[in-house]
Amino acid sequence: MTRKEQKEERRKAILMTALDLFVEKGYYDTKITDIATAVPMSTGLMFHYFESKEELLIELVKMGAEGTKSASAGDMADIPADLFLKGFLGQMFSYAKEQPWVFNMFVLMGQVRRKGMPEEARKIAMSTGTVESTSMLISKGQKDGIFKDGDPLLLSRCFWASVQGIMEEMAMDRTMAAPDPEWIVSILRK
Amino acid sequence: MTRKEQKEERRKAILMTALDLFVEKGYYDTKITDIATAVPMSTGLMFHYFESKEELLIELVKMGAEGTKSASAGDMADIPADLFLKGFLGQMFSYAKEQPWVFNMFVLMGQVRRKGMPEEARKIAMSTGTVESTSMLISKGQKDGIFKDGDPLLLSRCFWASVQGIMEEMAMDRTMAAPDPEWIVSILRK
DNA sequence: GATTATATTGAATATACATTCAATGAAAAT
DNA sequence: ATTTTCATTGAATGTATATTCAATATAATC
Repeated sequence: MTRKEQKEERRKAILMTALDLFVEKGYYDTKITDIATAVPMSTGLMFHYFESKEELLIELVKMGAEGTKSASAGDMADIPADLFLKGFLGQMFSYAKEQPWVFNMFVLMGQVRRKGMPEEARKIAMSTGTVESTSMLISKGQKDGIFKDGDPLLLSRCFWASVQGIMEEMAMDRTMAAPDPEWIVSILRK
Repeated sequence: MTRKEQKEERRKAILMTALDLFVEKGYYDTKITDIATAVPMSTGLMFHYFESKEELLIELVKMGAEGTKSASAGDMADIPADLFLKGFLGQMFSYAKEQPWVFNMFVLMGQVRRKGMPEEARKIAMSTGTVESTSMLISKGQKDGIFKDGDPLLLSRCFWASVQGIMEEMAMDRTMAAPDPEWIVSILRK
């Protein structure tokens, strides 16, 4: 393995550790030292791999934004809107156990969108357009008569805010059972 | 007005300002100086009124816990569970404009429950038992055939997590329209 | 009006961390 | 084998910010 590959590996290890901790304790309460200890590695070495703590967060959020984009690309084309959303939630909830990093990434993206988070990371996290594209999906569902009437954008924001809230609850208590995706899709259903 | 009363007034002013800022920017990102500037008052004087920033948070959370207790006391007795919850949400959403502090307090209580927040405040915020008492309400609703089957406690956690998510969204964007409370109660409805 | 208690200020201090750095070890290139 | 490059460490530095403090103003009490 070349040095470059090694370095890439190590960077990934740091990123995954940081992701865990950011979701577990929040960005501000996670100290560089905490990440270094968990990796494990000396504090100073962290800065050999990442310019700063914020840079680390930005890289994570970029990964998250990338993932979100590719996920929402073509997939939602044909199947009914309610099934699509149920499928998405079901998968995300099962990731909570099987592939926590996917789940964590989702939770982090939501957290970084909040005021008070580093501005650059925040912008990237908000650039994914998830709410907007779901609102189109909701419009479609409304025409098909399966979703409630009401401003689709507002419905979409509420839907995702609920999802965010529930995923944070699950992140906080890993023993919590996953809810039935239908419960949350009910928000939209007529 | 006696000095004691004056002091009490001033403390309240500080508490309300801090509440605004904690919800607006988050606890850690709100500096004592920010609060002092907003009140306004000198930074040093803050410590004449409150021992520490954490003490300030604790006092807020105590107020919130107190309010929660009295709100949930007798009120929920007779009316159907769904109406009770809809009424609660409707009121909370309208407070977002009319009496922001009530709304903010609710949002803060949710935020403080998260890991990484000061431990003492967190304990108090978690002691309110809202989730538990709502789960009883949900059991009742299930018996009456208006709510979904499923673990009432889990339903309650999901319900409140959704509410929390939506309220944080509203707190983040004060121009956001309030959702129809029925949307959220739909999570529970059969 | 003099004295005492409280409110207020802004600068000084303490602390917690992010970040830098000089030194050392290990691997790669020559 | 020597040199060069990169990895690694732990201690030093810098910075942000909570907290303290000495000094001053204002209000209450006598």
